[in-house]
Amino acid sequence: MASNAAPGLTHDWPTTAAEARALQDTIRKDVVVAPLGALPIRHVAGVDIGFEDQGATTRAAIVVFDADTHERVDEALVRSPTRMPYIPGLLSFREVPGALDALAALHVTPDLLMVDGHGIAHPKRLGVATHLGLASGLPSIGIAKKRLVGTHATVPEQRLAWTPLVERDETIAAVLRSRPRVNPIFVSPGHRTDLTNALDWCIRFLTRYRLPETTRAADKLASHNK
DNA sequence: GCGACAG
DNA sequence: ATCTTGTCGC
Repeated sequence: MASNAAPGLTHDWPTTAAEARALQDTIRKDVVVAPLGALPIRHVAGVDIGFEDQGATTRAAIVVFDADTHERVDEALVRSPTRMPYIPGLLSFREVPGALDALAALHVTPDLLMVDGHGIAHPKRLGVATHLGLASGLPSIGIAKKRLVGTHATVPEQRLAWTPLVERDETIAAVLRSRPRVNPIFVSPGHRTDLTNALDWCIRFLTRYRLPETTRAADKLASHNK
């Protein structure tokens, strides 16, 4: 098992791009893309990570919802020192440590994480949502606003229409029209979920906006506390 | 060699 | 991501 498998254990977190890339090749084998199955999902969390002080401080926001009633049951906003610069493909090493701190500050541990950013729709199938799932041990899905890798057909304008995002003959995400006439979002499995689960849970929390309520709530919690 | 490049 | 004002549109 990877040495960073438990929340908060980020003492040996990589600080350089070379270390991070080496670690990616080790932990990518531990990623599980499979249906949630019969696992009871009672609490779903929206996770959003941002930065302050020109990147020196990481700000992680998490809002936990009741999966059935969508009632807001818990939240956490935690600031911590940033360990890595932003490097395309290595975003998780910049964001996951802060997210783990916020996860540890919750009173209600969520059963599913909905993370801002890609899950397996990543060059090494290790986007921030996948990495956070792996590091926390929790099932996760990724919801991103922009493409990182892969190609896809034009998505029909009808709400909830979607086309597969493909790379190397592999479907890695669904490009979903969450709102008519608005740029689609990229929904991908993170860890311990599959594409169907990811689409399913994302759609359950969609209302009239481009992003699901989980993501919007975490986003607001963070920005309202600047 | 020339772009592209989550947050 | 973040730095930033007004502005077009439902």
